[in-house]
Amino acid sequence: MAEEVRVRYAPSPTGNPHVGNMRTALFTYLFAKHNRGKFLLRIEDTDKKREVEESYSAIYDSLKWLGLSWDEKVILQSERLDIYKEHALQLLNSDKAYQQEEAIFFKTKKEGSTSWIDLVGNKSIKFENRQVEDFVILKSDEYPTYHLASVVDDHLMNISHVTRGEDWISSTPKHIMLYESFGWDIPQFAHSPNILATDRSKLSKRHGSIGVLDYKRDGFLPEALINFLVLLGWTPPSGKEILTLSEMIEEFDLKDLNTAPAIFDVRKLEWMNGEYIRKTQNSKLKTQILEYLKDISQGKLEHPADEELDKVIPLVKERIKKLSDFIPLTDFLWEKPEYEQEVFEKVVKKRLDIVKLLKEMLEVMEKMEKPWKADMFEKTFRQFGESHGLSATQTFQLIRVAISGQLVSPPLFESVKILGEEETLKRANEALAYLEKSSS
RNA sequence: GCCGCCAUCGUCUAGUGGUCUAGGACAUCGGGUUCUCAUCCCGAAAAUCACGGGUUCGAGUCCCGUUGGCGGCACCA
Repeated sequence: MAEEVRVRYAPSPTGNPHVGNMRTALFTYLFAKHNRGKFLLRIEDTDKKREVEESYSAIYDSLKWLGLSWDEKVILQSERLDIYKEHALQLLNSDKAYQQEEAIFFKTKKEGSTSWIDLVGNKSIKFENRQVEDFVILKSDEYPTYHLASVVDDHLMNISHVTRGEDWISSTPKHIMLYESFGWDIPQFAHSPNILATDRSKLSKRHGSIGVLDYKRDGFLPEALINFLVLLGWTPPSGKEILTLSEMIEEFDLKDLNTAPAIFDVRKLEWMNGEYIRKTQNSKLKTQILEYLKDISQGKLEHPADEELDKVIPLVKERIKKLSDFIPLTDFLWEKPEYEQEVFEKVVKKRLDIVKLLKEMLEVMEKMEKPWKADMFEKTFRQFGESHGLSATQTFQLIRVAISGQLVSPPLFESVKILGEEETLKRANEALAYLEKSSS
């Protein structure tokens, strides 16, 4: 029976964790949880030149936002310098390493080959040892390199399976040689394929938002991002496309991972996010939208208020793919619309007709019994349209533009209801005034 | 250049030698519902399974080669 599964996510603090790294972290997390093991976090901050101070909190925030909690205290490599040095010295003293210009180099084996079974794809990967050159394990500033630090820590942390990106495949022989030199058990390795940008190149900053937190800011839900990422390279045996974290844990196995790199297509993410938004309870969606708006307005949010949101959410729920879509769709409700001649003309061709129609509509509205009822409103204006040679679409579009300035909005009657009779009349009047002015 | 990984619709993928004249999802296009936009429903187009050789009665599935993509070859991780 295998020992306890202990795995780790080991980012270096050089910026916001991007979706590729996070997907590897996700796979690692799922593997741990599926096997009732531990998921640990270690930050590899051994290169002070490349370090970005904010990345520490970005790493924590990203993991927390996605719901990937780690099980033990975070390990910071920068606090363990003496441990690495001690191990480097141990190799030096046993003639397995040598010093050159202040740095310590590891002597690699030059004969034979080194191989391992990679859990992703369950395949054997082999390197000829003569291809593996001696490499630095302790730099002249006494900081360890990745190779030494990760091997030492993985051993000391009792890591059972080393999961990381496939760009580490070529250095794995170095790591195996280190384990052997120390006389330690060699963990299992699993290298997951990369995520590529649409042009098949490695995902990088120039492709725009690639950090996990960028997606948060763009209005994506963590559940949707997770779900999208997990499907990049993995299909659950059940074939389900929409699944919760616990369903993923239930079904996950490293051996089912695809070996080919995947391209990140944001359009599918957007679809999935829409699916999640639609199945979210209104009350929960309310707090999510409110929090999102507060976040991006840095707390200076005036509208919508809590009770305004209650009315609006059912109207927008099926119309937004991202939380951020809420803004352009609803801001006319709390901000004065800006009118444009051309927008009106998209509904009715002649400007003079528009003025005339709007005037009459206004009269009808003023005479309508208050409070306005949706069905009354609809009936009245359907009749109005018929008697003026307008289609229902034209009629309602004209009203829509008059009260919102836009051709697209949530359903008209409900929007009018939220605005209220007074505000609706006021806007219709303003629209009319605008048109009369611009046509004179 | 050397070494390694990879290769099914535009994209994510199903497929583990015969049931594949290749299935699903996103995107695209067309239609229906409808006050706009969406949602929802129906339908279409889209992959000679990168190419070439084998093995086999039979290959998308196994083997070899080629091509292409990606990665590594730092006192970065």
